[in-house]
Amino acid sequence: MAVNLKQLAELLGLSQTTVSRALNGYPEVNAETRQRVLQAVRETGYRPNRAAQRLATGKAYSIGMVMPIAAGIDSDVHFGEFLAGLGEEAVKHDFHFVLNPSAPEDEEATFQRLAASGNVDALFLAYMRANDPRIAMLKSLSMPFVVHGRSIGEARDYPFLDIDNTAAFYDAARLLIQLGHRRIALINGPDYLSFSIRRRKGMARALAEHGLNLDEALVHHSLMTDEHGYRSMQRFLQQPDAPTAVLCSSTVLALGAVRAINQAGLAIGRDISLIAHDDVLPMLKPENFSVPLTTTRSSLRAAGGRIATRLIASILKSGAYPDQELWRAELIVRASTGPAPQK
Amino acid sequence: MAVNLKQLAELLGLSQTTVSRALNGYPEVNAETRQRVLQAVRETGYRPNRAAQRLATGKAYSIGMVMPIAAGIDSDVHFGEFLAGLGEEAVKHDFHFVLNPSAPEDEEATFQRLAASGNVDALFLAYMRANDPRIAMLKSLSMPFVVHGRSIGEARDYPFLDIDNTAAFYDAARLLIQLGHRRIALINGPDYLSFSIRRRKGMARALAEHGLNLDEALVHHSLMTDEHGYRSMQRFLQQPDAPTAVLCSSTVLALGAVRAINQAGLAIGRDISLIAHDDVLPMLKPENFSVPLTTTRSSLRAAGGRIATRLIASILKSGAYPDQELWRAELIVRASTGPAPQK
DNA sequence: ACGGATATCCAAAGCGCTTTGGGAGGAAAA
DNA sequence: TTTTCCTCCCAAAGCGCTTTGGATATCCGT
Repeated sequence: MAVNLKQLAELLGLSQTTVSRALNGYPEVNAETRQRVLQAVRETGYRPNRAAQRLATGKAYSIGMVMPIAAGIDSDVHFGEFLAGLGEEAVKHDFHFVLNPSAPEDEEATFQRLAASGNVDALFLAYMRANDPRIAMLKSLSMPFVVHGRSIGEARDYPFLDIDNTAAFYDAARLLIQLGHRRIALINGPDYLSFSIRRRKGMARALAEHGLNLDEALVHHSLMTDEHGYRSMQRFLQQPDAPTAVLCSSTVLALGAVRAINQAGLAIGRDISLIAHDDVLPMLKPENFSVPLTTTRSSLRAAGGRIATRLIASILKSGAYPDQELWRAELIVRASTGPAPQK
Repeated sequence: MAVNLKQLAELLGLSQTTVSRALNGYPEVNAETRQRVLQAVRETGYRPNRAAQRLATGKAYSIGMVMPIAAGIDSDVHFGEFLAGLGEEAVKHDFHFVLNPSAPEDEEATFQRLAASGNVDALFLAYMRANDPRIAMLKSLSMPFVVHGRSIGEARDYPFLDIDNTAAFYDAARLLIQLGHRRIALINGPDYLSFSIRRRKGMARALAEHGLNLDEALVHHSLMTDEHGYRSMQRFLQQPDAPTAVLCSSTVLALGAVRAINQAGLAIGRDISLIAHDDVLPMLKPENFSVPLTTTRSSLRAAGGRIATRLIASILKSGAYPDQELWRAELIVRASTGPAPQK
């Protein structure tokens, strides 16, 4: 059924060379001949065998990523959204992705296998941790890669795209302080991820500038699920000196937090203020919360698109992009933040 | 840096044939020789080039899927969860995935390209629609595939895994009817997807058995987001003869519905009953809703795992699995369902 | 001691493509 | 007319692996 180059060439009475050249846009082929070839391709439905193409050129037209997976590991909404961004860009250049599932402890080895397999010509890395060993590993692979996020405590001499998490949560905390809040809580992502660390740092800095301290009892780290948001908020509210404002690292966490607040009979924006980081997840819009949420916004999907663009450019060696990018999140004030309640 | 078979063979003073055979477990090689080869592999870090391997064997050890993507298309939580299930199973057999992004209108052509590319040796298809043309296309590709869901109005002569959506929503609706509800609404997924059609049918059947009709004004179809759930519920509640019970096709929709109900000052499980279909999304557990949700439950992740198992078995020709599977969703009663309020 | 298994190994072909290094033929230059 | 230079095309090598079809050596029974 499927024709290959050889058959196609025979059919046309041309050599494989000429057909190949015609298809790949080389100049040394007659315009008329090229048209004939193109026509034949349309008629036969010829598709080049990618494996062969790859073997010959070394290019795979694909971006590799490892997908940590285990019985206990939850799928992550944020990941899906990011992938959508990557995909949106990749489809424009006819690139695809190779997802290599891997046990978390095996991730580095999986990256090496992936790189050596010849299946991909660039790698993508995310969920950065402090002192992340994977960066050194990727550097040693001599294959283009881009990191989403940044490590902490390492030279920044690798290509990344990150948002300025420190600034985002600094801005958010400062707004709350200006509104008169003094006891501010933080419902953060996992404590080993660098974005969590930076957000916490940004918040602490804003507090410090106003002579305030970050109270350890008001900081929770957890996976960013509705459930954890709920539990954290509930625990905060049970404390003797409950916070009057909360920062959430995701709208998903905020979802649970809002629930806990409502259940406690408190009014958001009046009794307690809430700011969440908004990754612009389409299924969870801050403006649709019962009380619209004040957020620090930065589109995950856009980040995915940008990373795909850079990765593809580095493979095709087309166009130059900055190696390091730090995006600024936008602070958007809605109804969930109000002046601190008077005691 | 990276060694290939030839170099490895030279290093060992063996032929490529022997080394290849030693690695692939063929019998005609001395046990001692095999050990030497294995040792050398360990020392050199030799990894076979997959592209070459594939070219020679035709096997890619990978499962292909096309990922519909466009500016307007939202990422889907359900997809991520399903993928986790696929991955969990695939990692056990060292399989990977090829995700080919595609414009929605281009999906069929993308499948064909994917199949012809030699990049994958099985395909996976989901989000089935009624009279889905993709099934005939996949059949024509002479490559194993498994469908998640089923089409409607076509011979069922293709491999699929689906849940019995009709039965699930029949059960759910019947429970509500038994509780005395007469006006029951449905917040469903997109109307062109077959699971939506079947759920609606199941609900209609239960109503019909009790002499009731499905009121078109009480049926909404939409993407399964929080926002749509909210809007639908809001509109239902504004109607003169508002429903006393609602079926939701996803806990994500239920999330919005609950918000609308709360906002209207109604009590879930007393003023209005709610049943949602639960895909067992880790970020959204029905038992964590302010009023725990009665659900029809079936794990999407488990479905992903099973499909991966079947796909891999069909590639490796190891073990036989049923070609068609229909899973039964479990009806789990929690606090969100109660007797219909007396007028 | 000899024909025939049996156990190990190897050379070479082939998978489908790209690319190098020409070659034939016609047009332009001498 | 001969030489030079393009233009357009081709044969063949090579990418890294698997696999077919032997080759060689060892060992058996008779």
